[in-house]
Amino acid sequence: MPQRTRAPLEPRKTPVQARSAASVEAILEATVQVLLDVGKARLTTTRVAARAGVSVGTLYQYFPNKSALLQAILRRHFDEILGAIESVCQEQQGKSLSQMATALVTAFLEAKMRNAKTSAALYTVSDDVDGAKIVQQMGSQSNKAMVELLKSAREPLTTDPRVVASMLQGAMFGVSRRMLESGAPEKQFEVLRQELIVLACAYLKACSARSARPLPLQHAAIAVAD
Amino acid sequence: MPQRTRAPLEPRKTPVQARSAASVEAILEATVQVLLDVGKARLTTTRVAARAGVSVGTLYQYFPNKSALLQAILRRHFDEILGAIESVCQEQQGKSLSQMATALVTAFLEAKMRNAKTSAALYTVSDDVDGAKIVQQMGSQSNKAMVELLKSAREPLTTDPRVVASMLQGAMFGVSRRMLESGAPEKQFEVLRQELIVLACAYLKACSARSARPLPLQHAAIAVAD
DNA sequence: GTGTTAGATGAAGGAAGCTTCAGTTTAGGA
DNA sequence: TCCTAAACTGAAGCTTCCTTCATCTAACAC
Repeated sequence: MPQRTRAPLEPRKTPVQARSAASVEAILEATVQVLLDVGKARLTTTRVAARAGVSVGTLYQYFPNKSALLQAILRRHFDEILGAIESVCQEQQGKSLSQMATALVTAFLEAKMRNAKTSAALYTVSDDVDGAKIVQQMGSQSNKAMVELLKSAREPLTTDPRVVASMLQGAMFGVSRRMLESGAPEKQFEVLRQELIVLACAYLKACSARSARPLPLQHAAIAVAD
Repeated sequence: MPQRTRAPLEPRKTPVQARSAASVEAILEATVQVLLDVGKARLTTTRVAARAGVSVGTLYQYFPNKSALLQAILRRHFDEILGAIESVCQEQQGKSLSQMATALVTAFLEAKMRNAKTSAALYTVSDDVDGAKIVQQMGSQSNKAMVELLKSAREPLTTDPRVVASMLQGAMFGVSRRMLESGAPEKQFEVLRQELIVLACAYLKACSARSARPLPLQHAAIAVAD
């Protein structure tokens, strides 16, 4: 019936009955919970299965190995964030740079902090699992969205929008990561949100106010091609 | 059930003879090399020992376990970067904000990129090993240095310097990390350095130009206490 | 009701690699 | 030179945990 592209990390079976879909969902959810409860080091497939209320065998029916399981929850998380970014980028087309900066930062942080604990826990996982690749894919996509947004701004940018988008992303990820890893995100949240907006606005203003400098810009355009 | 790491992270033996000091050095160096060669997943204590030209037993004479070994190379790397930050912060006392921003960004990136490959490889290790704690300690120290620097600036800041320092750090780390993980740092390096300077200058200018707003600042001061 | 397929089970196989320790070698002082 | 402590060795023990598969149960079609 369903003909999926058979990539290495795909589930072994494609769920056709209702119960199996439920199992998959339960397994993914259990993975996150176990990660939060006992940490990456003690996250075992058996433990995840137990938490999900299924047996290990069932787990291995839908995930070829432990790594694929972890990748799945990573993807899930980043898809959420990417979605948030992409929708603000849609909404804010044609607005002013400062409006864009505010909306972007707010949406990003909102998505990231909705489950702050989970976000932080996933950092610890991402390196085992080719997390870099997933993050990069996602970064590349969100870059595209941000470039489109920036090109539509009322004030024209004098810097390659790809560079600008990379910088904004770097700053947003960096600051939020620092906050998450510092342990007490709630307290700092509002201050850093405000400040990140100030930073983004100031930077974007600088990028639109600078006089055009043909050569360096040309360079930039080539260097940061995604 | 939980096999707790029992011993502190100190070496078991303190080297007293010359050859043992040489062994320790060789082991640390070998660890980095093995990490670069075969990656974290295939980095085993035996392999490290072999590369260092000693036996596993010798390795375990100076490092209580694998984790301590990895922590040691992490610390080494971050100490370098911290050193670079602290010395620019010394040098730049009393200068203008834009001079500070330029010097800070330049020194940070220079230190980080001197061994770009190693930096990137260490990211993959840091999560296994309480890397967060090490990074935080280091972040806290560099924050102090940056706060002192900012307080000495010719233009007075109207924002809590601790907040400003946190933001700058977040941005610098975030952007450089993105660059390192993107795989081709060399090409992007110069562009991103320039742009990071623009960003830092723009942000600092915004922080000195803003009219003082008593209440939010008070908040900030409390929230970001290290 | 009965046959067929999807889904679930979990004990056991097996690989991997960290860590130990009993024994050996080396360095340096007396 | 001889002795003692430091340094080194590496095979083997041990633990952990991933993954499989022969077997069983539930769902659906006719």
